[in-house]
Amino acid sequence: MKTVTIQDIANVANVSKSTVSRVLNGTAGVHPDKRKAILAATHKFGFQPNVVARSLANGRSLTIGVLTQNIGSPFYDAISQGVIAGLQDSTYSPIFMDGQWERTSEISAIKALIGRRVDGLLLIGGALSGNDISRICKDLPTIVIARQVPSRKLPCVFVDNVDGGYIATKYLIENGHRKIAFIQGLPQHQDAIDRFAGFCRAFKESGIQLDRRLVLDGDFTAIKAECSVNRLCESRLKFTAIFAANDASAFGARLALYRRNIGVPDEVSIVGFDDQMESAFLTPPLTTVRQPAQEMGNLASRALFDLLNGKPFKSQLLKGCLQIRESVARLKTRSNHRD
Amino acid sequence: MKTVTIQDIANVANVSKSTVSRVLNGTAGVHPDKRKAILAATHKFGFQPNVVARSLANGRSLTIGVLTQNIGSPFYDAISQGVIAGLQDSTYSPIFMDGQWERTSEISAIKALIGRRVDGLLLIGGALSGNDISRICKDLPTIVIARQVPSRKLPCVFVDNVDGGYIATKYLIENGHRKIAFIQGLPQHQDAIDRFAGFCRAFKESGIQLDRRLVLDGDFTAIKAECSVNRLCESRLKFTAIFAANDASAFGARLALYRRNIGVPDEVSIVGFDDQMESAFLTPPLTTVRQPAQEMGNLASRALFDLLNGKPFKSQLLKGCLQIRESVARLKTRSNHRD
DNA sequence: TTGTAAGCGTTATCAC
DNA sequence: GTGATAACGCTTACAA
Repeated sequence: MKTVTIQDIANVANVSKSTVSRVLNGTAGVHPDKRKAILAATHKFGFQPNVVARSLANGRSLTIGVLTQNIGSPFYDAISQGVIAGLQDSTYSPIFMDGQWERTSEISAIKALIGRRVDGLLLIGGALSGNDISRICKDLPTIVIARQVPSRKLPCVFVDNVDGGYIATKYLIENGHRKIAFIQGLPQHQDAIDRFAGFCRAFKESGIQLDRRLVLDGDFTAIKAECSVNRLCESRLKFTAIFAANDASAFGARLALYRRNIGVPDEVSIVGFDDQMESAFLTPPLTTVRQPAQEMGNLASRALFDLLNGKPFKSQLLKGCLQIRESVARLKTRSNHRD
Repeated sequence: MKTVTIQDIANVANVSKSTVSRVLNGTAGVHPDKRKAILAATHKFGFQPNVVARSLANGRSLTIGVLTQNIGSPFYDAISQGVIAGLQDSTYSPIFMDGQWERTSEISAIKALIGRRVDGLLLIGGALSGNDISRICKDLPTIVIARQVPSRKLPCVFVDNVDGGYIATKYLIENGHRKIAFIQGLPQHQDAIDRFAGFCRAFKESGIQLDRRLVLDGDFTAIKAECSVNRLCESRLKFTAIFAANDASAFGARLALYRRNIGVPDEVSIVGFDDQMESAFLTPPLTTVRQPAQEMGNLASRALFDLLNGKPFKSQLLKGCLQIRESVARLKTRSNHRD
């Protein structure tokens, strides 16, 4: 069965294919009768314009390249979902390539995307430098999501991780906590570094001495956090609260405490970072810094859409906000935590 | 800056563009010297073949259409990730459209995908009938994921939900439980129906009477499950275990019990379905039926790849397997559950 | 308003 | 082996 083309419906409607193209795209006025005939033929054949040919002809592929990072994190998954949703009602479709959070891999992924003549690029996280990006993406409209790339020209949509770390820690301090453990994220990861910076700032601002021994190893996974908290408990260092660099780590911490029969929040309070879906159903429900992941993807894709239509867009710094639930308790004056 | 084409590098290498095409695709032998010159020019210009033009010329877009359903479920997200990963090292790229688990929306999404001349289709879940699919996808290689479409011709990759429901329930029964509540999934959802069928089968097989009052409303969300379990507790009906149609529902159930100070698993046991990442870190770690979500996406995309290369593929029924953790306890002879 | 014809960047079919 | 040249299906000047 031959695929039906614009020419076929032109024949049936007794017009030239230019005219068909015109009604299909609304590029110019066409006599109502002919338009009607064309539309009729279009329906009759169930005609689907060949986007590939169209792209080749006018240079726009109506495709957005999305660079993802397969790290199986609910946060990044939500961003991708947001991107898909944001593009859903536009004529653009997202095409995905994975960068594996690894420079060379990301570069070749972007090149592949460019080979497909995407009209714009959405880069979710990743390890590329601002220079890398500007060099590779040249004049392709590009928006970076979930990461701030220090470059005057690159629009980014990201949350203020320093601030997020700060408000979480401050909340614990306000609740009387002084001996607060911090579960770090991946060592080199900027988000992790920033959240820790926020943690430190809150301490400094409150004039409280930060105990370095309470800064624990982490890598954003629950299992690693569980190990670290286990070790902390065995060290017999005093602590009354834990701030985890992400919710997954908070889950790990929670489990470690559970195993040792340490009550949350009675004996130890916990704050996380992300507010992933499950966090509201932890026992007790987790107090955490909410990152609007899906909204970020959505926002970025719409912004790229604007960019493609010539409207300007400048970086957008979102603030995380503290979701207060039940995993933090005010420290009792005579602390009853284990020592 | 003009984009460099195959013609440009042909000029530099002093050959015709046909020859360039030949070395780029390895379609025919080319004199080593010329080949070298062509490759050199290619690198010099940083030439990226235009996939769009290539597709138009040879009829293959090297693109796989993926129909997703934006339901923000970790299970479906993991499938998408698996698809991306599975295609990562092939020449194919996935392009995503959302069907919103709604027939007409899915149809137009697939049509859009076809308009983009995708070489194959991956349908994740969804509401389309087998007839719908065969009609719309015609002779486009198609694989359905996470759903069995009863049609001789449609290859599917899915897990046996009836069996999953059965083994979970049987496990509870073997542990002495008789009064087992079931939290249903979305009423019309086939997975939900199947898991319930498995639940019933286990009862029947054991000759135990199923108490219909213990079959609770659900919709695969934690919040709904929490409400249902709350209501159950207030009803003062006896129950010693809960089987939730998915992990999210199990989380909701867990929280409801936590609020009423009902111990898990001491007083009530819980089994979930999915084994999403967080489940291993619930307190206590959740015993659940593991669905290999990512593997399914991976498997399906590779299978589609085979299909495109002419190799046959027949439906693959995967079995879920019970991840035994700590949310189930053997029922004490003198039951100490609340009555 | 409409048709003709020239691209868009490749691949594929021929000859040589 | 290699080079013309004709597709591929559409858009878009340019004419009429």
